[in-house]
Amino acid sequence: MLNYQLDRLFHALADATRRAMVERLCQGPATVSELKEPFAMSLPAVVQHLKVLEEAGLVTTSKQGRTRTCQIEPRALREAERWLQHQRTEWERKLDRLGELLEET
Amino acid sequence: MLNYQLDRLFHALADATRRAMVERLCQGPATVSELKEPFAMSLPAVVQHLKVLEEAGLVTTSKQGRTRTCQIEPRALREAERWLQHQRTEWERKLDRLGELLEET
DNA sequence: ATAATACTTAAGGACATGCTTAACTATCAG
DNA sequence: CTGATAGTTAAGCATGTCCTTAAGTATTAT
Repeated sequence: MLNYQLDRLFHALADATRRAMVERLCQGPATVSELKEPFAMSLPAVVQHLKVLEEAGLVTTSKQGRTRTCQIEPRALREAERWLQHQRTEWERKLDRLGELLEET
Repeated sequence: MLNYQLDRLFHALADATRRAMVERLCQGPATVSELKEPFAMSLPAVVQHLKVLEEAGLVTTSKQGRTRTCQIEPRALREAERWLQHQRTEWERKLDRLGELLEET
């Protein structure tokens, strides 16, 4: 996975509106208007957020008739999780090595 | 945990330079100049990234003499991880319920 | 056919971000 | 004391982000 994908992923999650959309979509699919509903924001704004989520790979959409349905793409969430997990693990390993070193001396 | 903290956290991680700094610091503490070393970037730029990491709670620093030493703050990493984990879990629960529903019918 | 619905496209504006260079301060080494 | 080192402060600039309104298209309902 290239770094710029992580850029997009974390950038997408760095906005409270978009995180709320992700939370909503984790409960099940929704149309654009349904996604808009909790926000005091114009529809174009919502669609722009949606575009950011799609480009991050977090959401997929498909249009049927005049309504667009949005779905979460949990693999993307997992990639972000994995990067964080990896860093934490490295950190804990480092701590363990330090602990061993202290015991030896 | 307030949302704007997650904003800062994810925003801080949305930049490849800053993620590289986090990766470096997960291996152990470093001075500002050591952090700068891999990058073709001015020192002020590095310090600005560092400030973003500090405000996100990802890094703490302390100055001794003329050198500033930077350390990772793994709790912040874990908070981001937790949010992601929670969303994934909700999603998986949702899937399970859906599976049960399909078996019933 | 008409009107309402569900988006979509385009343009623009206020503010944030990620850099730069230049000039500065504080500390340590010789 | 002098100079090198480590970092800081300030200003400025190009570009990106997040929103808006206005005007459009395509689909569905009456």
